[in-house]
Amino acid sequence: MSATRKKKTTKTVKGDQTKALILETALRMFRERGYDETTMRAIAEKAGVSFGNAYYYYSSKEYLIQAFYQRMHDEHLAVSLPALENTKTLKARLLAVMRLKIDILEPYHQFAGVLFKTAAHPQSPLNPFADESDPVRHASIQLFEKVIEGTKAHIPKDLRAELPYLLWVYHMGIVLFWIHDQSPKHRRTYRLIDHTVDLVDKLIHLASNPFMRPLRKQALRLMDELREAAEEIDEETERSK
Amino acid sequence: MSATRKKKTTKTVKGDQTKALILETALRMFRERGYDETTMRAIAEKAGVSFGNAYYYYSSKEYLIQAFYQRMHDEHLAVSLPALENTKTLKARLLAVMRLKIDILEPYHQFAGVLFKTAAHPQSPLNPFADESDPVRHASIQLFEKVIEGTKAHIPKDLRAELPYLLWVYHMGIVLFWIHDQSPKHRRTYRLIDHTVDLVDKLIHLASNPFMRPLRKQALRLMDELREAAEEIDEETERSK
DNA sequence: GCCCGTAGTTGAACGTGTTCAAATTCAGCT
DNA sequence: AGCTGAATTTGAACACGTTCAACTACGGGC
Repeated sequence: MSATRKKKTTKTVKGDQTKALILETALRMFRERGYDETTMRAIAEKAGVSFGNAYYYYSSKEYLIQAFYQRMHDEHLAVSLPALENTKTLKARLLAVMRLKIDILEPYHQFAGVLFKTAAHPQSPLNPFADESDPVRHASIQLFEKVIEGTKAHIPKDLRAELPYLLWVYHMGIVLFWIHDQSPKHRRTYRLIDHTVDLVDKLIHLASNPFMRPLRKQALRLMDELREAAEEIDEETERSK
Repeated sequence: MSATRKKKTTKTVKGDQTKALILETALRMFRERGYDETTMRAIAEKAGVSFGNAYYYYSSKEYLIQAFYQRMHDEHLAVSLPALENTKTLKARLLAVMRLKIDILEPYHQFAGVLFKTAAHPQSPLNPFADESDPVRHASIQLFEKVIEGTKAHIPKDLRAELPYLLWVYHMGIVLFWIHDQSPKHRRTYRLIDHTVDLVDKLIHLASNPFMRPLRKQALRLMDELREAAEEIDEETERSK
């Protein structure tokens, strides 16, 4: 199913089925009614299990969001890879991947609001910088590696190494915007993607200019520091479990 | 007390006192125990009022955070203005203001985690892009206007107009980092401020270069779009009340 | 001094997410 | 078949944020 599945929490086939059933029911209800309006009791009832049972597989309501992340990334990857086959320039590749991301998220717009509510919380296991969501984030960054790999753009090594992560952060920013975007069909977000992809493309080329080397080095050193700090947060989150 | 106080919700002196008492008690308990660990019942008990009473003044627990924003900005402003008196360069001024911000927030580090949890939620009245927190945000941006005003740095008009807002966003990013920063005395955050202020300063000068005009114009047009979208969010939030 | 309406105050009641001890099911073994 | 322990399932119980109908306090007009 997914290349990034975590180690199993179930021991029997029946357990697998129940876990899957609960997730499917939950996601459907999140999509239809929203997160807050979907109670754990209602999920269990619709799924035909006792509500305590849901806690056996998802130790809190938030963990259902974790499963949602995974699902969204799986689907995004599945549509992105074919799209990248026929696209060669960095700009076009990034544009395609970004648009597809929003396409995939579309049905969950209302629900998605809670993502950043919980995701931004340092102590939350859903914090995208924290350890437990690591597999999903890592897989997500890998997709941006593929976006870059497939191009012949002349990018200095130092920048090329950090670029996937930078693009992932950029992509998180766009998703944040989309969450707030109430325009019809989220046209505004697609327009923002068009404009920012253009800008990002230009910035990458600007930063690749030898003239920019000192400033680029400084900015990349900064990125290193940020990442170093993020890793300590991981450890902190790990410790307090 | 503050130049940015909203229209009053109390009508009598006694009401004012009760409201203030609840806020002081709440902030003290948030500081000492954290947000989630401080229940509305406990706040009311410590304050010597019935717990239902707290809801008369703060229509939800989240509204206490709103009051917290206000308080923090008031204090930040109070220490920043004197500091700016003796500082002339843009870089030094920005550095001072940023450091003071973290100094002010210091006692609330544990509590601050929930800020972004709630603040990032689109439907939340605490969303810093939403209407109700407008006075605080506006006042906060004004502070960055002052940071720029007091310098002789040569900055093009178009950039100068957007810069306060950009610096405010930058400052939000630093606060987000600080929230996650577990290093002793949050040295890492102060180091990050040192490095990023230097970088921001350089970027401002780079962007002010005539050579950069087209790219700068494009980036600023983007900012306009973002702001336009933010205003619609305001209206949306307003409507759904 | 009395009345009235508004501001302020109270706590029972509700629905929620979560915990947990107990009950049930099931696979593998004898 | 019968047994055993682990995996799974159950729902009562808890603490919390929030709502609300009822209550009290009080200031101003007569």
